[in-house]
Amino acid sequence: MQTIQAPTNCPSCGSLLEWSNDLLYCRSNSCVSQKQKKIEHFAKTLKIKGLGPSAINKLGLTDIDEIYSLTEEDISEGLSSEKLAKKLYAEIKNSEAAPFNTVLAAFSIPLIGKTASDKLSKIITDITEINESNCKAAGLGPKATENLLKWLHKDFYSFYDGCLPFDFKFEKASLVETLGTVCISGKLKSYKTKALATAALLDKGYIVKSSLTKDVTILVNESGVESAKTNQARKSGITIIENLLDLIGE
DNA sequence: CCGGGTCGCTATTAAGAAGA
DNA sequence: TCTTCTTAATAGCGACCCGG
Repeated sequence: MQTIQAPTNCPSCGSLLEWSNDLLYCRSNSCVSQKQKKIEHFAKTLKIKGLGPSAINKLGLTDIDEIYSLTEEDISEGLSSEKLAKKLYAEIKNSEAAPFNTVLAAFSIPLIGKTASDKLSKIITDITEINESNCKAAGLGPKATENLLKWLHKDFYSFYDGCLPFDFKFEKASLVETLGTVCISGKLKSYKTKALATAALLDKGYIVKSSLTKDVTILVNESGVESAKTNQARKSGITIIENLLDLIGE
């Protein structure tokens, strides 16, 4: 058996690494690898298809705002492909219309993802209204709030503001009354995957949970298996249905 | 402190495009 | 056409935040 030495410095930028919960982190804020990962995450969250690690590298992107100053020719040259360039350019332009709920979740702010952004969108209408009391009202905890405010002042106002094409307005949560909260147990017959079924349910106005939380009102069990979820649902008097399509109505 | 839930990371599989 | 490169989509899981 050979002992393995943990690295002490970041393989990318060379700065000193820091242990946190058995994981090593590079805390340098000028680390190129980190910035590339952030761009990746940004592209993925905003569904800019075609902008993966390799493309980011070839295009020489070092920060998020640079995505939006690229011309189709720049991309074509960098990727040496007109076909990919055309697609990617369209994806980038398309992403500019994203509501701020999605955009905010794309910045890699710790604890600020899709759900946190959605919570905020119920309280405030645009980025200028982000402050401590509104975060609290939206149901964000102290850590999440701290991270968000830090980002807002350090990164947004002192850097990104003015060089990104978004309108920074939250999309108001849909006013549709929720029909119910659904949890799916076991394999489905009506849909190939749970993800597809979830999307269909959300589209119809249902809320979908992956576990049987107390706000679940309908349990879908198409397999007939008496799963733990099924048992518990029976106990708590939750409606159990055997065909998901009854909810969708198609 | 505990249970529920979200976030972020990873592995896996599939699919599209380029290059030989 | 076959292979290789790159990205997409998704599920599983651990960490830990949030609220009671």
